[in-house]
Amino acid sequence: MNSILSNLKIQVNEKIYVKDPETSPLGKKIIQQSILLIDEIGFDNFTFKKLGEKIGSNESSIYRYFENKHKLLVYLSSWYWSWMEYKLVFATTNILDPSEKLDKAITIVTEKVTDDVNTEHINESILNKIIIAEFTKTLQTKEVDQENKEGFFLIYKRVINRIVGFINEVNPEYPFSKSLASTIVVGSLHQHFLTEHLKTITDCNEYVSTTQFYLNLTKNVLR
Amino acid sequence: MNSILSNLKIQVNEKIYVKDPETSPLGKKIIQQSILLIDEIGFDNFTFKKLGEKIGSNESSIYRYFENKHKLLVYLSSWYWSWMEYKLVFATTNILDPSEKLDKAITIVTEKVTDDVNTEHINESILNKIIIAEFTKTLQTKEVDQENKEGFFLIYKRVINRIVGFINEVNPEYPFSKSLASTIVVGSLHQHFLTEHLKTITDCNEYVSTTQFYLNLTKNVLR
DNA sequence: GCAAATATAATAGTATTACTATCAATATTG
DNA sequence: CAATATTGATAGTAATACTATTATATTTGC
Repeated sequence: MNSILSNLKIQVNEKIYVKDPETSPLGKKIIQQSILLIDEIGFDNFTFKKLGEKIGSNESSIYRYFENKHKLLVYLSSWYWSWMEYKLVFATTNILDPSEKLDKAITIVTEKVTDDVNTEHINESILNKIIIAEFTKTLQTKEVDQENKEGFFLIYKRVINRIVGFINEVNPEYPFSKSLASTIVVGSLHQHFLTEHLKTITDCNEYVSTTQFYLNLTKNVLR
Repeated sequence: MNSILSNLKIQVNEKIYVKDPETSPLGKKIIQQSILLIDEIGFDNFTFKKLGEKIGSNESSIYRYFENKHKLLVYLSSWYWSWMEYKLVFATTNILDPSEKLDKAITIVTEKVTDDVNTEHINESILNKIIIAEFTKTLQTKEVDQENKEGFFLIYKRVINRIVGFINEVNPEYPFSKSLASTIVVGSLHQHFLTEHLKTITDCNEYVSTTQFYLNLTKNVLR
């Protein structure tokens, strides 16, 4: 996968940002350091002022890239799901057996992420931690319908729908492929969260992975 | 169920509030109206000042009941899960067949809620909407480990563990009962959210219920 | 290599949020 | 009816979430 993705330029919806952060060194620094800072202090405590201090830039400069911190989180999420889509596509291309393809896909989306060295300014492993801890906050706002209309969540929905396609190939009769796919994707984030913080209500841990749980579940449901 | 619960006094962890809102008319008004206001404007836009205006009380009076709005949301969630636990217990008591008991339990926790007339100041149907839209925010903070230690999420975990018990009765060999139970409970909230806001990635709608999806899934997984 | 255009930094300012403190007024209770 | 507790009103602080303006760099196009 390394060489294939070495020129990876992830596209996110233009409406999410004021100015594309990929087009300047400051923009890239904003992305890189916001990931580290959100991981460090949490999204609720994160402010553009603190980010400005961290990167030695002025608050007002950050506002020229993102309207507010919510949009920045939507950007990071879109980037993450876009990157995940690449991984999904490359891992499943040329695999003919539907079950094997679905298993690969489930493994990709439920696995704990390690850093992808091909993107210099983004640490995917830490971004994955942010997605686990904060992703639902991008959806759970009063503006969700408006933002959905504007296409803020298109990439995320595309990831789900790719998995829906794989599920349908394995079992075209199964009537809940969309709900199963969304359950796997968002549910695995939650299981990772529980493994980290509420260990008593999950079976997933360092020995039994979230991936094993969802592979087993899916196999049984589609059989 | 009506008569059994008519004197229902839900207990929540004392550390969640400064002063028990159940002990005064103002406290009850805070609970009642905060549910309506959070539903109306969303938790992110909700402030004690706005709540004060709504109930004709001073902001500072509300602070005598809750330290901040996060704790109020934790209180509302605890109340909800405690009420849910009552419903679970009464719906499953005296049912001997493990599968039937599990089905009842899944139905209770995944169903859309209608108002319970036995609690005068709380509209459970609207509270359910808040839980669907905001529950994960009670967990997804930097303070989750500390608050978990203080027992803020005990009732929620108890609900999950009751379902774990039912799952184990149906199939003692199944190795992921905790993950399955937490997936059902938090996943069904998410499916309700998708039905409302991102319809293209769920199969649940007015004709096919979230409950049907989880009953089918559980049956297949434990068979 | 320089002028024009663009990006960034610095500063200031506003409205709102998230509280805390104090004291007066009102209700409750023993 | 006095003591106690509760609520309301007011004021105040620090932080947040921005917007606007102007100065200073940096980039680019010729």
